[in-house]
Amino acid sequence: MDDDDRVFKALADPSRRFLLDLLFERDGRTLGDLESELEMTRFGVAKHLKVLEEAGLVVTRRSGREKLHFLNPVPIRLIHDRWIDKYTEHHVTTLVDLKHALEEET
Amino acid sequence: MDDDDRVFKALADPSRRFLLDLLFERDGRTLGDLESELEMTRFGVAKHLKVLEEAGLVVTRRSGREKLHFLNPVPIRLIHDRWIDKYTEHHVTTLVDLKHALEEET
DNA sequence: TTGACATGTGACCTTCTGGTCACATAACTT
DNA sequence: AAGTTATGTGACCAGAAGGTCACATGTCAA
Repeated sequence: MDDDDRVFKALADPSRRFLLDLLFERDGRTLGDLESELEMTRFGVAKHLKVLEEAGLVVTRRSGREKLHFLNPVPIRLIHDRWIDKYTEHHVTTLVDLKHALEEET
Repeated sequence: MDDDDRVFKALADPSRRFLLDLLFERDGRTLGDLESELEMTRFGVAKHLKVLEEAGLVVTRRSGREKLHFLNPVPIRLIHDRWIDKYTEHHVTTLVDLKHALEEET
C-alpha cells in the first residue's frame, strides 16, 4: 500500500472525516477528548486515529501520558493538485462560488 | 449514503483514481477505450465508472451506442475547501512547493 | 433484417474493513 | 507502593467492497 492509497482509504470513512472536522475546528486534542464526541468505544476511535496518523493526515505529539493530535492539511492539498491544474483552478472556484450562491437563494 | 460519502468512497480505490487520471489527461473517452488501459475485464471497469458517476466525479454524455466520460473537478475542490480555509491555504501551498523543491534536490 | 458492436444487470465469491472486547503498558497522584 | 488515568495490541465477527461471469438491451452497418 503506497502513501496515496493510505490517504484516500483514510478519508473513505465518515467517522474519520468527522475526526478531521473536529481537529480542523480545534487542534491539539487528546484521544479521550475526541472519544467523547463519537458514539463509539475508545478502541474504535483509537483505531481510526491510527489510520489517519499513518496516512499523514494527523500528526501527534506526546505530552506525558497524553497524546495530542493535530490536523495536517498537506495531503489534502496534494489531492487537489492531482486533478485540478492551474488553468482550471480559477474556473472551478467560480463554479463552486456559484453553487453556494444558488444554494443560498432557496 | 450521502453525497460526501459517495465521493470519498469513490476515491478510495486505486483503479478508480487511475481512471480519473486518464480522464484528467484526456476527456470524452468511451468505456471500451478506458477498458484497454486497465488490467481488468470490461465489467470491472464499467462498475468503477458507475461508482465515479454516481459520486459526481465523472459526468457522461451518450453519443449513439457509445457513452463518453468527462472528469468533473468540482467535488475535488469541495474536499479541499472542507479542511483548508483561506488563512491556511497560502501556508499550505508554500509547504507543498517546498516539498517539491526538496524532492528535486535528491 | 441480420449480425456485429457498445454497454447494462444481477448473482456470486473472495477479500477487506469497522467495531468491540480481553488484556497489557506507561505515567501521574497521594 | 498502590490505585487511577491515558493509551496500545491482538483476536474476533458481521457487513461491505472488488472482481468475474452468464445473460440482456440497444445501436450501427450492410
